[in-house]
Amino acid sequence: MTNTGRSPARPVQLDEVSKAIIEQLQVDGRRSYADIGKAVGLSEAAVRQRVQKLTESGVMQIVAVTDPMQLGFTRQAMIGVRASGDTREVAARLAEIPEIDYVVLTAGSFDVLAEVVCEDDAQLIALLNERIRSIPGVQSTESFVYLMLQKQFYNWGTVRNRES
Amino acid sequence: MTNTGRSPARPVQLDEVSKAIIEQLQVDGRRSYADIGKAVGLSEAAVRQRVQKLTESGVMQIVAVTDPMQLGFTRQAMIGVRASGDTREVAARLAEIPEIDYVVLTAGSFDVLAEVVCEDDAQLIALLNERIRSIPGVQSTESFVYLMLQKQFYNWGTVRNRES
DNA sequence: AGTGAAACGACCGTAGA
DNA sequence: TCTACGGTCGTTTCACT
Repeated sequence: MTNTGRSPARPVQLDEVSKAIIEQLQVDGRRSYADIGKAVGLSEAAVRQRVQKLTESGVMQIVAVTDPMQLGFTRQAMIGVRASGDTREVAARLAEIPEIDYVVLTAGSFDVLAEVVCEDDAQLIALLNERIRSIPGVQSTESFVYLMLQKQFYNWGTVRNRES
Repeated sequence: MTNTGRSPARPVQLDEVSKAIIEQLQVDGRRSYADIGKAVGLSEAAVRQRVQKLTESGVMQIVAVTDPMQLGFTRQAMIGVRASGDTREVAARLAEIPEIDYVVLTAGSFDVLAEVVCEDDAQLIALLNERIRSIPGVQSTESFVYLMLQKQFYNWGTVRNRES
Protein backbone atom coordinates (compact mmCIF):
# COMPACT_ATOMS: atom_id res chain seq x y z
CA MET A 1 0.00 0.00 0.00
CA THR A 2 2.73 2.44 0.81
CA ASN A 3 6.12 2.37 -0.68
CA THR A 4 8.54 1.15 1.91
CA GLY A 5 11.08 -1.31 0.62
CA ARG A 6 12.30 0.29 -2.57
CA SER A 7 15.19 -1.98 -3.37
CA PRO A 8 18.10 -0.79 -5.27
CA ALA A 9 21.34 -2.14 -3.89
CA ARG A 10 22.99 -1.97 -7.23
CA PRO A 11 21.67 0.46 -9.78
CA VAL A 12 20.58 -0.87 -13.14
CA GLN A 13 22.86 0.18 -15.97
CA LEU A 14 20.93 1.02 -19.10
CA ASP A 15 22.42 1.23 -22.56
CA GLU A 16 21.56 4.01 -24.98
CA VAL A 17 18.93 1.93 -26.75
CA SER A 18 16.96 1.24 -23.58
CA LYS A 19 17.16 4.90 -22.67
CA ALA A 20 15.82 5.77 -26.12
CA ILE A 21 12.96 3.30 -25.67
CA ILE A 22 12.07 4.85 -22.32
CA GLU A 23 12.12 8.31 -23.86
CA GLN A 24 9.69 7.20 -26.53
CA LEU A 25 7.36 5.78 -23.93
CA GLN A 26 7.62 8.90 -21.78
CA VAL A 27 6.02 10.79 -24.62
CA ASP A 28 3.40 8.16 -25.46
CA GLY A 29 3.06 5.10 -23.29
CA ARG A 30 0.83 3.38 -25.85
CA ARG A 31 3.13 3.76 -28.79
CA SER A 32 3.43 0.45 -30.61
CA TYR A 33 6.58 -1.62 -30.21
CA ALA A 34 6.95 -1.62 -33.99
CA ASP A 35 6.99 2.20 -34.10
CA ILE A 36 9.47 2.37 -31.25
CA GLY A 37 11.60 -0.19 -33.04
CA LYS A 38 11.75 2.01 -36.12
CA ALA A 39 12.74 4.99 -34.00
CA VAL A 40 15.52 3.24 -32.09
CA GLY A 41 16.67 0.81 -34.80
CA LEU A 42 15.52 -2.49 -33.37
CA SER A 43 12.99 -5.13 -34.32
CA GLU A 44 9.55 -5.13 -32.76
CA ALA A 45 10.27 -8.30 -30.77
CA ALA A 46 13.48 -6.89 -29.34
CA VAL A 47 11.73 -3.73 -28.17
CA ARG A 48 9.00 -5.78 -26.53
CA GLN A 49 11.52 -7.90 -24.65
CA ARG A 50 13.32 -4.85 -23.37
CA VAL A 51 10.12 -3.14 -22.28
CA GLN A 52 9.03 -6.30 -20.49
CA LYS A 53 12.32 -6.51 -18.62
CA LEU A 54 12.22 -2.85 -17.70
CA THR A 55 8.71 -3.12 -16.31
CA GLU A 56 9.19 -6.48 -14.59
CA SER A 57 12.37 -5.31 -12.91
CA GLY A 58 10.53 -2.23 -11.71
CA VAL A 59 12.75 0.30 -13.45
CA MET A 60 9.84 1.62 -15.48
CA GLN A 61 6.09 1.57 -15.36
CA ILE A 62 3.59 2.58 -18.02
CA VAL A 63 0.58 4.20 -16.38
CA ALA A 64 -2.08 6.82 -16.76
CA VAL A 65 -1.53 10.09 -14.90
CA THR A 66 -4.19 12.73 -14.46
CA ASP A 67 -4.20 16.52 -14.24
CA PRO A 68 -5.66 17.58 -10.88
CA MET A 69 -6.42 21.10 -12.14
CA GLN A 70 -8.67 19.84 -14.93
CA LEU A 71 -10.44 17.58 -12.49
CA GLY A 72 -11.34 20.54 -10.29
CA PHE A 73 -8.59 20.25 -7.69
CA THR A 74 -7.56 23.86 -7.79
CA ARG A 75 -5.76 24.10 -4.46
CA GLN A 76 -2.49 22.31 -4.02
CA ALA A 77 0.04 22.79 -1.28
CA MET A 78 3.14 21.29 0.23
CA ILE A 79 2.82 20.82 3.98
CA GLY A 80 5.93 20.75 6.13
CA VAL A 81 5.32 18.78 9.32
CA ARG A 82 7.32 18.88 12.54
CA ALA A 83 6.67 15.78 14.63
CA SER A 84 7.76 14.07 17.82
CA GLY A 85 8.09 10.36 18.46
CA ASP A 86 8.26 7.93 15.57
CA THR A 87 7.99 10.07 12.46
CA ARG A 88 7.31 6.96 10.41
CA GLU A 89 4.04 6.59 12.28
CA VAL A 90 3.11 10.15 11.47
CA ALA A 91 4.03 9.63 7.82
CA ALA A 92 1.93 6.46 7.68
CA ARG A 93 -1.07 8.32 9.09
CA LEU A 94 -0.63 11.11 6.56
CA ALA A 95 -0.41 8.57 3.74
CA GLU A 96 -3.86 7.28 4.66
CA ILE A 97 -5.47 10.61 3.79
CA PRO A 98 -6.74 10.45 0.19
CA GLU A 99 -6.23 14.16 -0.47
CA ILE A 100 -2.53 13.65 0.27
CA ASP A 101 -0.78 12.19 -2.74
CA TYR A 102 2.84 12.46 -1.68
CA VAL A 103 4.50 11.81 1.68
CA VAL A 104 8.21 11.71 2.37
CA LEU A 105 10.29 11.56 5.55
CA THR A 106 13.00 14.17 5.48
CA ALA A 107 16.10 15.37 7.29
CA GLY A 108 15.97 19.10 7.96
CA SER A 109 13.73 21.54 9.73
CA PHE A 110 10.70 19.44 8.82
CA ASP A 111 10.35 15.77 9.64
CA VAL A 112 7.80 15.02 6.97
CA LEU A 113 6.71 16.70 3.74
CA ALA A 114 3.26 16.01 2.34
CA GLU A 115 1.62 17.30 -0.81
CA VAL A 116 -2.10 17.89 -0.65
CA VAL A 117 -4.52 18.22 -3.57
CA CYS A 118 -7.81 19.90 -2.67
CA GLU A 119 -10.84 21.27 -4.45
CA ASP A 120 -10.88 24.62 -2.65
CA ASP A 121 -9.56 26.56 0.33
CA ALA A 122 -12.26 25.28 2.63
CA GLN A 123 -11.25 21.70 2.02
CA LEU A 124 -7.60 22.55 2.57
CA ILE A 125 -8.31 24.31 5.86
CA ALA A 126 -10.53 21.50 7.11
CA LEU A 127 -7.91 18.95 6.14
CA LEU A 128 -5.19 20.77 8.03
CA ASN A 129 -7.20 21.33 11.19
CA GLU A 130 -9.23 18.19 11.40
CA ARG A 131 -7.08 15.48 9.94
CA ILE A 132 -3.46 16.56 9.88
CA ARG A 133 -2.90 18.50 13.11
CA SER A 134 -4.93 15.91 15.01
CA ILE A 135 -2.46 13.13 14.22
CA PRO A 136 -0.62 12.12 17.41
CA GLY A 137 2.95 13.41 17.35
CA VAL A 138 2.32 16.28 14.96
CA GLN A 139 3.76 19.36 16.66
CA SER A 140 3.34 21.99 13.98
CA THR A 141 2.74 22.37 10.28
CA GLU A 142 3.71 24.94 7.72
CA SER A 143 1.90 25.26 4.40
CA PHE A 144 3.26 26.31 1.03
CA VAL A 145 0.31 26.92 -1.23
CA TYR A 146 1.06 26.37 -4.91
CA LEU A 147 0.77 29.45 -7.07
CA MET A 148 2.14 28.15 -10.33
CA LEU A 149 3.63 24.86 -11.37
CA GLN A 150 6.73 25.47 -13.41
CA LYS A 151 8.09 22.01 -14.13
CA GLN A 152 7.09 18.50 -13.37
CA PHE A 153 8.64 15.22 -14.39
CA TYR A 154 7.58 11.82 -13.30
CA ASN A 155 9.68 9.54 -11.28
CA TRP A 156 7.72 6.98 -9.41
CA GLY A 157 6.81 5.27 -6.23
CA THR A 158 3.43 3.74 -5.76
CA VAL A 159 1.31 4.47 -8.78
CA ARG A 160 -2.08 3.30 -7.72
CA ASN A 161 -5.66 4.15 -7.05
CA ARG A 162 -6.22 7.44 -5.39
CA GLU A 163 -9.59 6.79 -3.84
CA SER A 164 -10.88 10.26 -3.23
CA MET B 1 9.04 23.16 -22.14
CA THR B 2 7.67 24.43 -18.91
CA ASN B 3 4.15 24.14 -17.75
CA THR B 4 2.67 27.56 -17.71
CA GLY B 5 -0.83 27.77 -19.09
CA ARG B 6 -2.62 24.87 -17.48
CA SER B 7 -6.14 25.73 -18.37
CA PRO B 8 -9.02 24.56 -16.39
CA ALA B 9 -11.70 27.27 -16.33
CA ARG B 10 -14.43 24.74 -15.72
CA PRO B 11 -13.47 21.38 -14.34
CA VAL B 12 -14.28 18.30 -16.37
CA GLN B 13 -17.00 16.20 -14.81
CA LEU B 14 -16.30 12.50 -15.21
CA ASP B 15 -18.89 9.78 -14.82
CA GLU B 16 -18.20 6.57 -12.96
CA VAL B 17 -17.35 4.67 -16.13
CA SER B 18 -14.62 7.11 -17.16
CA LYS B 19 -13.24 7.02 -13.64
CA ALA B 20 -13.18 3.23 -13.81
CA ILE B 21 -11.35 3.37 -17.13
CA ILE B 22 -8.75 5.72 -15.68
CA GLU B 23 -8.29 3.43 -12.70
CA GLN B 24 -7.64 0.50 -15.00
CA LEU B 25 -5.05 2.50 -16.90
CA GLN B 26 -3.41 3.71 -13.70
CA VAL B 27 -2.56 0.09 -12.96
CA ASP B 28 -1.51 -0.83 -16.50
CA GLY B 29 -1.33 1.86 -19.15
CA ARG B 30 -1.01 -0.70 -21.95
CA ARG B 31 -4.04 -2.76 -21.08
CA SER B 32 -6.09 -3.44 -24.22
CA TYR B 33 -9.29 -1.51 -24.80
CA ALA B 34 -11.17 -4.80 -25.08
CA ASP B 35 -9.98 -5.92 -21.63
CA ILE B 36 -10.86 -2.58 -20.11
CA GLY B 37 -14.25 -2.80 -21.77
CA LYS B 38 -14.90 -6.16 -20.11
CA ALA B 39 -13.93 -4.72 -16.75
CA VAL B 40 -16.10 -1.64 -16.99
CA GLY B 41 -18.95 -3.05 -19.08
CA LEU B 42 -18.45 -1.24 -22.36
CA SER B 43 -17.51 -2.18 -25.91
CA GLU B 44 -13.96 -1.87 -27.14
CA ALA B 45 -14.83 1.05 -29.42
CA ALA B 46 -16.55 2.99 -26.64
CA VAL B 47 -13.53 2.60 -24.37
CA ARG B 48 -11.27 3.72 -27.17
CA GLN B 49 -13.36 6.83 -27.79
CA ARG B 50 -13.38 7.76 -24.13
CA VAL B 51 -9.63 7.24 -23.75
CA GLN B 52 -9.03 9.36 -26.83
CA LYS B 53 -11.14 12.17 -25.45
CA LEU B 54 -9.51 12.00 -22.05
CA THR B 55 -6.05 12.21 -23.54
CA GLU B 56 -6.86 14.82 -26.19
CA SER B 57 -8.53 17.06 -23.63
CA GLY B 58 -5.47 16.72 -21.42
CA VAL B 59 -7.28 15.22 -18.45
CA MET B 60 -5.18 12.07 -18.67
CA GLN B 61 -1.89 11.00 -20.16
CA ILE B 62 -0.48 7.51 -20.57
CA VAL B 63 3.26 7.61 -20.09
CA ALA B 64 6.26 5.72 -18.81
CA VAL B 65 7.56 6.72 -15.38
CA THR B 66 10.89 5.56 -13.98
CA ASP B 67 12.20 4.77 -10.52
CA PRO B 68 15.12 7.10 -9.76
CA MET B 69 16.42 4.80 -7.00
CA GLN B 70 16.83 1.86 -9.36
CA LEU B 71 18.60 4.09 -11.84
CA GLY B 72 21.18 5.04 -9.24
CA PHE B 73 19.77 8.38 -8.15
CA THR B 74 20.01 7.71 -4.44
CA ARG B 75 19.90 11.26 -3.14
CA GLN B 76 16.69 13.19 -3.43
CA ALA B 77 15.77 16.41 -1.68
CA MET B 78 13.23 19.17 -1.65
CA ILE B 79 14.85 22.60 -1.81
CA GLY B 80 13.02 25.58 -0.38
CA VAL B 81 14.17 28.79 -2.05
CA ARG B 82 13.76 32.35 -0.83
CA ALA B 83 14.15 34.81 -3.67
CA SER B 84 13.93 38.51 -4.42
CA GLY B 85 12.69 40.14 -7.59
CA ASP B 86 10.61 38.17 -10.07
CA THR B 87 10.28 34.72 -8.58
CA ARG B 88 9.05 33.41 -11.93
CA GLU B 89 12.47 34.17 -13.34
CA VAL B 90 14.11 32.21 -10.57
CA ALA B 91 11.69 29.32 -11.08
CA ALA B 92 12.40 29.31 -14.81
CA ARG B 93 16.14 29.13 -14.15
CA LEU B 94 15.65 26.27 -11.71
CA ALA B 95 13.52 24.42 -14.25
CA GLU B 96 16.43 24.47 -16.69
CA ILE B 97 18.54 22.31 -14.39
CA PRO B 98 18.13 18.66 -15.44
CA GLU B 99 18.64 17.29 -11.94
CA ILE B 100 15.60 19.28 -10.85
CA ASP B 101 12.42 17.48 -11.82
CA TYR B 102 9.84 19.58 -10.01
CA VAL B 103 9.54 23.35 -9.58
CA VAL B 104 6.59 25.21 -8.12
CA LEU B 105 6.05 28.81 -7.07
CA THR B 106 4.54 28.97 -3.62
CA ALA B 107 3.00 31.33 -1.10
CA GLY B 108 4.61 30.93 2.32
CA SER B 109 8.02 31.19 3.86
CA PHE B 110 9.58 29.93 0.64
CA ASP B 111 9.00 31.48 -2.75
CA VAL B 112 9.87 28.40 -4.76
CA LEU B 113 10.06 24.70 -4.01
CA ALA B 114 12.23 22.47 -6.18
CA GLU B 115 12.80 18.73 -6.00
CA VAL B 116 16.26 17.51 -6.91
CA VAL B 117 17.26 13.98 -7.90
CA CYS B 118 21.00 13.29 -7.58
CA GLU B 119 23.34 10.35 -7.73
CA ASP B 120 25.16 11.13 -4.51
CA ASP B 121 25.86 13.78 -1.87
CA ALA B 122 28.69 15.29 -3.87
CA GLN B 123 26.40 15.97 -6.80
CA LEU B 124 23.77 17.46 -4.51
CA ILE B 125 26.27 19.77 -2.82
CA ALA B 126 27.75 20.88 -6.13
CA LEU B 127 24.29 21.52 -7.51
CA LEU B 128 23.32 23.68 -4.56
CA ASN B 129 26.48 25.73 -4.49
CA GLU B 130 27.29 26.07 -8.15
CA ARG B 131 23.98 26.13 -9.91
CA ILE B 132 21.19 27.00 -7.50
CA ARG B 133 22.63 29.61 -5.16
CA SER B 134 24.29 31.32 -8.11
CA ILE B 135 20.96 32.12 -9.76
CA PRO B 136 20.32 35.90 -9.59
CA GLY B 137 17.68 36.67 -7.00
CA VAL B 138 18.18 33.56 -4.90
CA GLN B 139 18.63 34.80 -1.34
CA SER B 140 18.78 31.55 0.59
CA THR B 141 17.94 27.89 0.29
CA GLU B 142 16.93 25.24 2.74
CA SER B 143 17.27 21.54 1.94
CA PHE B 144 15.09 18.66 3.06
CA VAL B 145 16.92 15.49 2.18
CA TYR B 146 14.63 12.53 1.59
CA LEU B 147 15.02 9.68 4.02
CA MET B 148 12.10 7.47 3.05
CA LEU B 149 9.35 7.85 0.52
CA GLN B 150 6.07 6.84 2.08
CA LYS B 151 3.50 7.52 -0.59
CA GLN B 152 3.52 8.77 -4.10
CA PHE B 153 0.71 9.16 -6.59
CA TYR B 154 0.93 10.68 -9.99
CA ASN B 155 -0.80 13.80 -10.98
CA TRP B 156 0.83 15.52 -13.84
CA GLY B 157 2.29 18.55 -15.45
CA THR B 158 4.86 18.26 -18.15
CA VAL B 159 5.75 14.65 -18.65
CA ARG B 160 8.68 14.83 -20.95
CA ASN B 161 12.30 14.07 -21.56
CA ARG B 162 14.52 14.51 -18.61
CA GLU B 163 17.83 14.91 -20.32
CA SER B 164 20.28 14.06 -17.56
C1' DA C 1 20.18 -10.86 -27.17
C1' DG C 2 18.79 -10.56 -31.74
C1' DT C 3 15.77 -11.59 -36.34
C1' DG C 4 11.88 -13.36 -39.26
C1' DA C 5 7.43 -15.52 -40.30
C1' DA C 6 2.80 -17.10 -39.47
C1' DA C 7 -1.31 -17.18 -36.33
C1' DC C 8 -3.69 -14.53 -33.44
C1' DG C 9 -5.61 -10.56 -31.28
C1' DA C 10 -6.00 -5.57 -30.94
C1' DC C 11 -7.02 -1.35 -33.11
C1' DC C 12 -9.34 1.78 -36.28
C1' DG C 13 -12.88 3.61 -39.41
C1' DT C 14 -17.40 3.54 -40.69
C1' DA C 15 -22.31 2.57 -40.42
C1' DG C 16 -26.26 2.44 -37.85
C1' DA C 17 -29.26 2.48 -33.38
C1' DT D 1 -22.65 8.11 -27.13
C1' DC D 2 -23.06 3.50 -27.82
C1' DT D 3 -22.70 -1.25 -30.53
C1' DA D 4 -21.39 -4.00 -34.60
C1' DC D 5 -18.38 -5.40 -38.07
C1' DG D 6 -14.37 -5.83 -41.47
C1' DG D 7 -9.86 -4.36 -42.87
C1' DT D 8 -5.43 -3.38 -41.26
C1' DC D 9 -1.80 -3.40 -38.32
C1' DG D 10 0.39 -4.83 -33.95
C1' DT D 11 1.52 -8.60 -30.95
C1' DT D 12 2.72 -13.24 -29.82
C1' DT D 13 4.99 -17.49 -30.28
C1' DC D 14 8.51 -20.20 -32.06
C1' DA D 15 12.32 -21.70 -34.70
C1' DC D 16 16.68 -20.01 -35.78
C1' DT D 17 21.14 -17.16 -35.53
